[in-house]
Amino acid sequence: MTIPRLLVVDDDAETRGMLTQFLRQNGFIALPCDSEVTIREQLDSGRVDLILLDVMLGDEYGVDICKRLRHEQDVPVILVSALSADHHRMAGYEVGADDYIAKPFNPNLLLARVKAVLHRAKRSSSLTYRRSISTFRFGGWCYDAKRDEVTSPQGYQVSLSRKETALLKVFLGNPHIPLTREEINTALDVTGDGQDAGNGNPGRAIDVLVGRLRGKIEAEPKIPEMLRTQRGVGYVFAVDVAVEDDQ
Amino acid sequence: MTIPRLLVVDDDAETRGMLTQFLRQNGFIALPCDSEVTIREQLDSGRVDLILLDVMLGDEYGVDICKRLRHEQDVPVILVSALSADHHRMAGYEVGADDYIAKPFNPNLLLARVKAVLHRAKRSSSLTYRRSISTFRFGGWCYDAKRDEVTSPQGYQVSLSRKETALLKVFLGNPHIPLTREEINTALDVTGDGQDAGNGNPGRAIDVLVGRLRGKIEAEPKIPEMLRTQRGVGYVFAVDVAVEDDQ
DNA sequence: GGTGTTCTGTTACACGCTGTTACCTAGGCC
DNA sequence: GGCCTAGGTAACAGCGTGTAACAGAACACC
Repeated sequence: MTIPRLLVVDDDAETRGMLTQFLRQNGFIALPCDSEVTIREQLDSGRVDLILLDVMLGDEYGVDICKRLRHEQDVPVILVSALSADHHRMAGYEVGADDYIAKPFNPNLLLARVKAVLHRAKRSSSLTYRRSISTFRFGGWCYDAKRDEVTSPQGYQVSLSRKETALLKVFLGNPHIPLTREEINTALDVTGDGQDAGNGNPGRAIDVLVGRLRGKIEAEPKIPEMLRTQRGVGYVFAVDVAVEDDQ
Repeated sequence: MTIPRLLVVDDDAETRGMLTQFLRQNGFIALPCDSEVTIREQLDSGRVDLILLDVMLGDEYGVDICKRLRHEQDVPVILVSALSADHHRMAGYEVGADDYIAKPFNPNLLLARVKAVLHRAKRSSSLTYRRSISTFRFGGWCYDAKRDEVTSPQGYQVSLSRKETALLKVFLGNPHIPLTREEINTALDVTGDGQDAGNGNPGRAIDVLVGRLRGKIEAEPKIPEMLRTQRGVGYVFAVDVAVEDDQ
């Protein structure tokens, strides 16, 4: 069994990053690309099971890229676009796209379609799909992404709420990188296992959430070792994170 | 290559006629149907490559029919509907539709999608149509769709009520996909073998039903492993499902 | 028909999760 | 030191979910 490898092609770094992270947290290997050149590099350097392709890629039309790719290979392609007019959809299907999603899309819908396309592809190849499966180790702690279980260095289990888990995931995905409250908030909206994009940017919810997580995974919550505050900036996860994929 | 044979299913004679004619003019063999009965006649009397299925078929829901067909055979289905809201699309994909087109549609778009679906089907044509699905395996459990029997990992049988069975089927058909209560409700109205045309969307029936199913198939119902809650969203069936066909 | 059983939806209550608020402390600057 | 601002956190309120209890519906059986 193999974890599906997806290319996320978008020239906007923010969208690309969010999509990549979202897909990773849902059990896929997501490889960000920003141009046809990088797509080809990825295709040459290993198996790719699906391409999520933005229709507007700088001056280039994703549709054209899709067409060229289709002429050469048989990788499924989902086109993502801000254009939902019928003739755009049509152009997409005609060049052989497997699906077409209009922005802004419901993350769960995206996920459902990605799985649907992979499932169809699976029928016709040996590719088998397997869900997320990684373990994160950090400072003696362990987070099992499959079971959503957090284990302390002493071996006892800690139960985190959904939001706390989501927050932890965000930090695990960005060790040593200072994150602003706004970034965390955005990441949580996407990560939060799916509910609607949250409120704009409210009060001190993140502060409180960080406090609660500290209370559960810091030996001495008052003197945090891992979830460090960066005054005037936000928070950093100041620990190395090791990721284990169990194939 | 042979000419693709399509079923055009719509209870409105005018729409049906126009669609049929249009498809014929574009090189397909189009066979008009107006009910599930006529669909089955066609399926029994020869090869069918694709079904274009109207979602509102008199009192019947096309989704319902699609689901039943999917349980028995593997003919690609495109749902055609006046309902374009996301959750309707999701419901369509959930019952295994290959695509979903909202009315009013551009005929050329329809054509493009028909071709796309046929193209995909061709890729995976090694698989035989009209296979019947008989057994689902999930997390050590086993559901025999033919006998409607559920067997635990330890081998003892568990008897589920009709509604519980229907709910289980919905989850088995949508592993790892978060389903809202509304989606589940729709699917149940459709699945539930009987055709209660479905109450609006009442109280907490789904919650209670999920609780009851948990009580029967979860080792530790209080800490569900399979039927997971997604707060603010609904429920997910968080287990891989293996489907075994016996022709 | 009557009776008992099973199934299913509703209701009410408890509880945990999450965001807000208010107040306090810590850090930085003069 | 005094002042100001950012961050920590306790307390609270609102909401979503789990579930026991109940009641009506459906069904089987006599």
